[in-house]
Amino acid sequence: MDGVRWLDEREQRAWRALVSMQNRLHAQLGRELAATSDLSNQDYAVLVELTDQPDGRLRLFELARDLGWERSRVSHHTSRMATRGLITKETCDEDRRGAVVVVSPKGRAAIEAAAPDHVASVRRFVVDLLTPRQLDAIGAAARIVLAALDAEEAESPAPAGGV
Amino acid sequence: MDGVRWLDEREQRAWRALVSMQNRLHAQLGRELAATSDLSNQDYAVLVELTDQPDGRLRLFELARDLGWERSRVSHHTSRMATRGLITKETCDEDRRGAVVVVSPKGRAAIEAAAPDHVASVRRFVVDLLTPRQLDAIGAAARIVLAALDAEEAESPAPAGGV
DNA sequence: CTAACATGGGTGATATGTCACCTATTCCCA
DNA sequence: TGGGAATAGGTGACATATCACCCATGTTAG
Repeated sequence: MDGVRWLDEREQRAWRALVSMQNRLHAQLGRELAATSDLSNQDYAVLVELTDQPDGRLRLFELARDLGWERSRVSHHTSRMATRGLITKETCDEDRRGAVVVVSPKGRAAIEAAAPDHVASVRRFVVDLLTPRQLDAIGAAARIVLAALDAEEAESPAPAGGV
Repeated sequence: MDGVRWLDEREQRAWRALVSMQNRLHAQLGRELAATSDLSNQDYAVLVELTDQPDGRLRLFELARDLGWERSRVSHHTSRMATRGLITKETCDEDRRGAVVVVSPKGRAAIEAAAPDHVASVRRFVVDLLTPRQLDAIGAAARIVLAALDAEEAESPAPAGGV
């Protein structure tokens, strides 16, 4: 019970600041996005992924992978977005199990209208406050963490896990 | 409609990596915490704040401030935690509107049991992957962002906002 | 003193996320 | 080629978050 490598003062400071920033930044950006558009952070993220594609289409599992969301979350959320007319859901020809989500014109319009204010928020609270070197450092660190998370998922993809 | 300062390639890379890391890290740590204890990330955060206090007590509004949570969220969540016996809620003597949350022995035991594994997770996915300099850089950047968020809240404390 | 206002907290409806489980395909190999 | 395993996605129950309110207490200007 004693071989624990606790965080030292320095590590603790960094870790707590990071967690706190995560929570509060997400909340703040979400509030500003909601105030200037009809989109939530999550809606925005989905629309970004879709509009990144040349044809504006993605399989559900691709969306789940790219966003790092659980499948059922993607399913629920895309259904809601489809109800609101931001996207459409189509069945997939190549794989009859599959489903494809497609940005609708309304969805494109929504994200194009929301983007300027959202980018301004991101600049105001993050990008414009940090030096290019700080930004690079953060990006690099984040990619290291992401790689570790990817590796973890590759090892235990399903929550089954043999004992 | 054209004076928007979009993020350049570099900024975009850093920002997207950061957001992605935020989401996935939070989810992964939450899963591991849930797997090795009966606590959620949120339970853990509340217990950390309380056990940081010499007397293990905090007013609800202090908890809300420290965690960066909305008041009603704190109210709901502490009620649930009280139901589970992790904390108790008492009325405040100095201010009869107020309420105080107090860690219970069970709450202390719960976080003490959960902490070693949680710290190990934090090390595995973040702290041990980065150099001390990277950690410092992230901590410093996070504090800059937090300061901006604090300043924002000081200006528009209530969501009222004059037109 | 008291009437407005500010503050601390709670509540219920609704939106969203998570979990366990289900079905239909597709894969793959004996 | 038959059949189990893996994959894609969906669904409903439940946990949690958020929003718009509510009430009680405290604060303060007149």
